[in-house]
Amino acid sequence: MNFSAVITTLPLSSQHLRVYCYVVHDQSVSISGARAHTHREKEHTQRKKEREIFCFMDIHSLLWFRKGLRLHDNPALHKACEGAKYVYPVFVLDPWFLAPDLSAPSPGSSRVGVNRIRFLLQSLKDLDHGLQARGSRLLLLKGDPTSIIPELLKKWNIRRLCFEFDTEPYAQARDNKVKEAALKLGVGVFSPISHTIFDPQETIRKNGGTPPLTYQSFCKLIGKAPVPIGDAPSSIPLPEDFNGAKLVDLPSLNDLGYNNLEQEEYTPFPGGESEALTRLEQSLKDKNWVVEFEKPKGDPTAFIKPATTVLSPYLKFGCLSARLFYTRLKEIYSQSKTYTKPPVSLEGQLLWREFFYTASYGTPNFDRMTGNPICKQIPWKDDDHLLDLWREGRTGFPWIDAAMVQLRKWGWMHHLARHAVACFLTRGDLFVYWEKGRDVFDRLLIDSDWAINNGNWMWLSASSFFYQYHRIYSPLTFGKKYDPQGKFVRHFLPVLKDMPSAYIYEPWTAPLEVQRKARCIIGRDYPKPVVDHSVASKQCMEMMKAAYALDKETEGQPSLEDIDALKKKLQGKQLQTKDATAAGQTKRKNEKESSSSSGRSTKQQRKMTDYK
DNA sequence: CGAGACGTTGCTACG
DNA sequence: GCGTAGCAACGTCTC
Repeated sequence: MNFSAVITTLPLSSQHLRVYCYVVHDQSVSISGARAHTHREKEHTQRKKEREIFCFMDIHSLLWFRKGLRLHDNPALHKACEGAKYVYPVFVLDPWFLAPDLSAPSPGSSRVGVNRIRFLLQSLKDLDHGLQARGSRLLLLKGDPTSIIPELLKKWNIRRLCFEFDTEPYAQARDNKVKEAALKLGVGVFSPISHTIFDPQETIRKNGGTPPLTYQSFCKLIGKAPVPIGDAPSSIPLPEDFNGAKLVDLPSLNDLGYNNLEQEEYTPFPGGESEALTRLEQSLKDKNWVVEFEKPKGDPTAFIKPATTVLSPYLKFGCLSARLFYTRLKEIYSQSKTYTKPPVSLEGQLLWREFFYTASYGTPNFDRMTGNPICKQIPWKDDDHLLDLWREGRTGFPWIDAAMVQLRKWGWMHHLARHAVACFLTRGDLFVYWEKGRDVFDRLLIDSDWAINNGNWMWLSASSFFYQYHRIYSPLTFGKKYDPQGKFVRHFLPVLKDMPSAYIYEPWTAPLEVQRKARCIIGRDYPKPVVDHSVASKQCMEMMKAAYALDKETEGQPSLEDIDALKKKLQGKQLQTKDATAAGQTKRKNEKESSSSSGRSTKQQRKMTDYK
């Protein structure tokens, strides 16, 4: 038989899937995304055709896990099992992500902190358990998946390769390589959308080719959410022989080379689908809490019992299906007379995730300032000293530092704490590149998610989505508002545990006598503040104003010379930040610019097409 | 085209 | 303790 393959789109069990399908003798079945009724018909024909093909052979499916580390609501798994003689469930451990980097500022690889590596290992273990309960197991291999997967396709005589669609550029490059190899071998590739609720490409198409950049317009575009599919088949056929493939055991952290971990406190959130489902049930148990949830009202300093669900790491790895979460929420809302609404509600939180996935999928260079059509060009400082202080929790602002220590130890912070430290590093105080802070989050957060992380850093640095740069979080009063006693600070910064509450957020203002009594001399045991916030924040606002003006003047594409000139101009106005305790006075002058204006939307459209 | 409303989560002062 | 006004003032969307 002569096979060739084409890309097409067809619905499977009402889920829209992007798949590669077999076609016989180039009889491609092309299905336009517009008409659902013809979909169904053609789906039927397609399936019939497939059955005709497959009935002549024993189907071996390879189910490639990357994210989507779950058995519930997993369309790739269902597809792999469909009529298959054998299913090979594979995960490839990529040393690029896992090998210890001793030069890194905290334990972990160069890309991933040890908390997230542990979370992944736990998730894999749980996935293996789930598969074993169905007569299968997780097959682990080590190396570069783009070479390993094609080898396995040959070795195992695979006819069908299934994996969840992934929007990240890194994943796209990886998956395209594997797809290409698979198609050359005549292997059918099925890549359903199940990491997000909605199909980002579909939303972009509905919006006319570019992603919606406001939450409201995004919400208007999305239709009804697809519902989860059922649980995994109760039996998944595992072959007895692996034809010499180099399978490895699930490594421990120790095996990976993380053997001298002397950290005194680890993340309290273990990975895995079982944990995710338990956590989901616990979160949804209190129906009043669910229907009254309003994100901005949460307490970022609550750490014994966090103010949010902390389901984000489970969504990140796909231990929990976003569709399932969404459906469960809707059920609970439907039983209540009143319930909060997006953007602040729990449903709203899931939609934010969708929003950023869509924005990131349709925006070139989404993770950079330069070459990113939606990102304001701002002359951020490239100051590694300031960056180090921030990352290490040594800025001298206890609220900021405690949050950064929580990030390092737990791999998690409350959303508002993330706001506070991100604002502080960028437009609020230190004026350091948002990409630098993004990298730190990306490595350390157990829920670190490429689309959401980059989107939020642009948001917080007022580089995109959000532009009210004069609204700056105070590193002195923001934490105090929620936790006047400073319990959060005392927990994560034990050096300050005996500092009286009156000084806990501004310990440098404590009289020396008080500092002595608290056994914490500022400048010796705990750093002096790196900037005078009242001065620094005003300078930042000025810089933002000038940068916005230049951005507008140059239609979002200032030349390097423009940026340099602006930097020079601004540097003259910056005060010394070294000894901020000796509060300097500001001298400011308002230089007015004559700026030409032009429509932003058309500009963005132009820039978008420039990069295509 | 221009005006006005609005935007997930700012701050301080004041009643 | 909580809600509100004033602060200064961005871009986007709608009418």
